[in-house]
Amino acid sequence: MTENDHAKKPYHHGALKAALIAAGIEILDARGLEALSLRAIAAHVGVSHTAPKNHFGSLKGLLTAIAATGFRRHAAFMRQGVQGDDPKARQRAAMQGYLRFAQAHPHLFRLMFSPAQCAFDDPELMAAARESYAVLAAIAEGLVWDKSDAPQAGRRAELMLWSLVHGYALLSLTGMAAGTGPLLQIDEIMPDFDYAPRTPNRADSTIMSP
Amino acid sequence: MTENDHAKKPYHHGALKAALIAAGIEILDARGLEALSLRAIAAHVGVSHTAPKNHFGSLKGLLTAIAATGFRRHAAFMRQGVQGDDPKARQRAAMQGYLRFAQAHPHLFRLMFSPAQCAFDDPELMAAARESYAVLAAIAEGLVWDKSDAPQAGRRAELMLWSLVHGYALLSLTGMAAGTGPLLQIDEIMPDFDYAPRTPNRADSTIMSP
DNA sequence: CCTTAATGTTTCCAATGTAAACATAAATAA
DNA sequence: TTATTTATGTTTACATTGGAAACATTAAGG
Repeated sequence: MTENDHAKKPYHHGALKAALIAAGIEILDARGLEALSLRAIAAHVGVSHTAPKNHFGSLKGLLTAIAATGFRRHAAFMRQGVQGDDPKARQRAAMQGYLRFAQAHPHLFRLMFSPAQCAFDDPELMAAARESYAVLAAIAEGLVWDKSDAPQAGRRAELMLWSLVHGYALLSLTGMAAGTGPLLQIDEIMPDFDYAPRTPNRADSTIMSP
Repeated sequence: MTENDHAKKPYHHGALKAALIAAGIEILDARGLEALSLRAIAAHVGVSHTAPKNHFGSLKGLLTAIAATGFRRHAAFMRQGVQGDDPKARQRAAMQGYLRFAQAHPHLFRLMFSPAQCAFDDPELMAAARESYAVLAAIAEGLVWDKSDAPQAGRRAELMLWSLVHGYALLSLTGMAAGTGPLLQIDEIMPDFDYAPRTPNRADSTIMSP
């Protein structure tokens, strides 16, 4: 119990901002995007439906904050299994983390890439997305393929890996990648890219876009 | 002019179903998904906002029909540049067509893969999506990669190509693939897959999923 | 010619996001 | 301490949306 047992709700929530984001993710996971209304989120927390405006401005602002939280968790999912020195094993772990997150939070995952619902120019969302992208960029480092000598080879490799896993995640969630058996096994569709034996000093290519 | 100049609007439209779909795509291209309301579509055609119900049941039904039309056009875009016997050139043309459609009709493209808005169990939509997928499946035929000997190798190759181009299309539209220069050049991120010199008789693998 | 079905309209309603005015509490300055 | 300002929520009102129900108009078929 917080406070005493008389349980008079305090007029001020205290941590409404975080509570609204948490409630939003709960609703999203449980009932999908269509159930994620401003009023539903507010009711879930126990405040009036106009209270979120003080913290997020509008529904879009709240959804943007939810998406930012999603990106941070997404990055954590990817980092989770990445360990050891074998670049292929690290790649596989990161990719699996990408898909595991999409599977665990399908609606949140979709929201995170929906410019119609989120403000992609929001600094917090951009930072969170960069955090997530940084994991993939690190994984792509040293990847050897037919465009390894082209200009922007690093960026291209990052984009290729990202496109592959992102496309597969979305197609799987949409139900269009069915037929290959159990969903979301990255090995099914990931080519066996090679890695350079020793990574030269390339400290760049960890930032999203300038 | 249709009819005489007195221009009494006929009570019945005559081809309302097609007109609503066309109006929906126009609004989608011009003002995006957020502007695509039942009332806006109906007003654009000049009927009451409940008229679509007779033909599509609900907004979701209308959006589903719009998406189906989108898939047919999408397939046409992919087929357009595919010619000749060089499998790599054919692949490149189909991929470019995929991206050209996404670029030409970004909101329609998004709608086509949005299970929140479209009824993916609709037979017409399924057929249209299959038509589009069949082009990619044909392109993947004979592709040689490190999983060419695995079971379901055909399906896997199709899915890999689809994931790559689909992911890249979406990331580009979302503005997340920026920084590599001009958008939507498939060569930037497409590995140079090889093809078997002569295609053995494999008449299957042109259907989406059973 | 009459009946029936198809196609649209009018009217009404519940849900939603937003704005404006107001209420309460916390922070800050005197 | 006391007064004032700011932050945080509530209440009320409103425009927009999708959908339901009842009705109107036309086409089809006996």
